[in-house]
Amino acid sequence: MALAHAILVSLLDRPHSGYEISKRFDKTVGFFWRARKQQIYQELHKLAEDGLVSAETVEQVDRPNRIVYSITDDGRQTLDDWVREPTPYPSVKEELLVKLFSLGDVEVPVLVDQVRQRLAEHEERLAYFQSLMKTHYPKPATLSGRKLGHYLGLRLGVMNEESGIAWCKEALLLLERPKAGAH
Amino acid sequence: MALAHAILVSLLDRPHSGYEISKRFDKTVGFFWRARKQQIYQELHKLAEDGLVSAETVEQVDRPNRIVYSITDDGRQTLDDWVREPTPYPSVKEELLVKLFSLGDVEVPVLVDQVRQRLAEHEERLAYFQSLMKTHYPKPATLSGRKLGHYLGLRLGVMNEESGIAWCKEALLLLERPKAGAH
DNA sequence: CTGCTCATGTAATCGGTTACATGATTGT
DNA sequence: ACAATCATGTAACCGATTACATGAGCAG
Repeated sequence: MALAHAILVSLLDRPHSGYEISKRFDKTVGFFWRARKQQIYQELHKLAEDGLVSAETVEQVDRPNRIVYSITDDGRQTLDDWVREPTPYPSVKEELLVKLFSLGDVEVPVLVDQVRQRLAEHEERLAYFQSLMKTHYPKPATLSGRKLGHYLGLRLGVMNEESGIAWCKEALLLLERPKAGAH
Repeated sequence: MALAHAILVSLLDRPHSGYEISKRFDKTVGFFWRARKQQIYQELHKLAEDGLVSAETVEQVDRPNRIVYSITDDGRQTLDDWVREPTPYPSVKEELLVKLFSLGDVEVPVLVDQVRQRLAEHEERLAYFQSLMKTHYPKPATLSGRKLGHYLGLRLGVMNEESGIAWCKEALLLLERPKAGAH
């Protein structure tokens, strides 16, 4: 279990449809836990079967009906138990690292391009996180509850991007440095 | 494809058996790309079928035979093509973040414990990376080729752990702060 | 008339984890 | 005696991705 819990957490605030959860994921939690909409729909079915969420169809005119899910007491209990379990260290799949390990058999400029691309992505994400920071959390000193959790998530995002940027710059310096011993 | 490439990169240096690759993964690449030994054995079979590696059985007395794999020209070409492809942003699955998003419904001390645990893990990994750094790369200024790639991998590890540690400390300060408005 | 948003799903496949299976040698 | 290391694998399952499928309304 894992995505199940992320969905349950989303429902703590208020009920949501699968579509809404999917959209929310893209903008907030999705930066730390990616999930496709198909997976969210399927997971919601499972959660409903297990009685951790309850479903209610909301009829709509001129557009498809929505199925709105709410967390149940069982769901709340499941979440609470899960939060107390030890948290596994996040699993990393960093292809760029694997590519760097091939240095020597692949020309340096190819890898320089890859690092530059990554740097641009980090900077874009950092800018996005910082804009969220400004609009939603101008003064973090007064936060509490759910809001504080969201703020800390954003802070982790900012700090990760910053350290990624620092690494890219260092890597570029070393990769683009004229070869030692070249005349 | 992804693990396949990580294995091919491992074979650039010299031929290895599945067992050796598995051990190597645990100590080096595995910090950035985890894989179980079963998966490595199976992937090696696939790679051999596709002609990207060649297998040779080495008979041994008093212990099981080894199957030693070497990268083929086709394998090298496949790797080279892959390195040139755009690198996807690493997929993150950070459960701790999801747990923090439940703040307000779960008691703060539970999450404080989780963050403390994470901090300890970061510090352990950082110490390990730094010890590798000292023994293998005392002066990075003179590195080139494969060695430089490995060094940069280690640097990314160090920097990630450092930023993780900084985040944990900040999070603990905010979580343990006496509640605003409490008398 | 093209593409976007809203809204839900099924099916096939791939990648990864867990469990199961074997067996000799070396070190404590 | 017991655990660890060396050395290889199969089978079942679960989780995630990709492809396929539908269909109305609205903005440019």
